[in-house]
Amino acid sequence: MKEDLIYEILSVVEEIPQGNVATYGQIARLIGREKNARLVGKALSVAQYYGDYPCHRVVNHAGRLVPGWKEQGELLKEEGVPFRDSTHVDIKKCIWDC
DNA sequence: CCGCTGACTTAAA
DNA sequence: ATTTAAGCCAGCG
Repeated sequence: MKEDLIYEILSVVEEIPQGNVATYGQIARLIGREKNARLVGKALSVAQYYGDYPCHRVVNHAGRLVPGWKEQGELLKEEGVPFRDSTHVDIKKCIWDC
């Protein structure tokens, strides 16, 4: 079921240390679905519905924050994530080293 | 049932 | 450095 996918993704997202961020591709690779990065984003969108997860620590490969989300930047700042600008984080420095 | 869109990524030209 | 193409899955009209 797709819920299993949610579980795997959420498990990984939950493992992301504070002050770091992970990319969809990174997570997708960890869960064994390298090509399913899109599903990770989709799953995260429903992840909030499943429970409270740090989905704000997950950004795209460019470090671009989720479109249409205002608090994400603030949340990441609170965790000490370096920002390049209001909508992009310095993923180079805060990328989750797995 | 078909096709498009989307919190995506990587490789190649 | 920038643009194109392709790959994958789920939801919606």
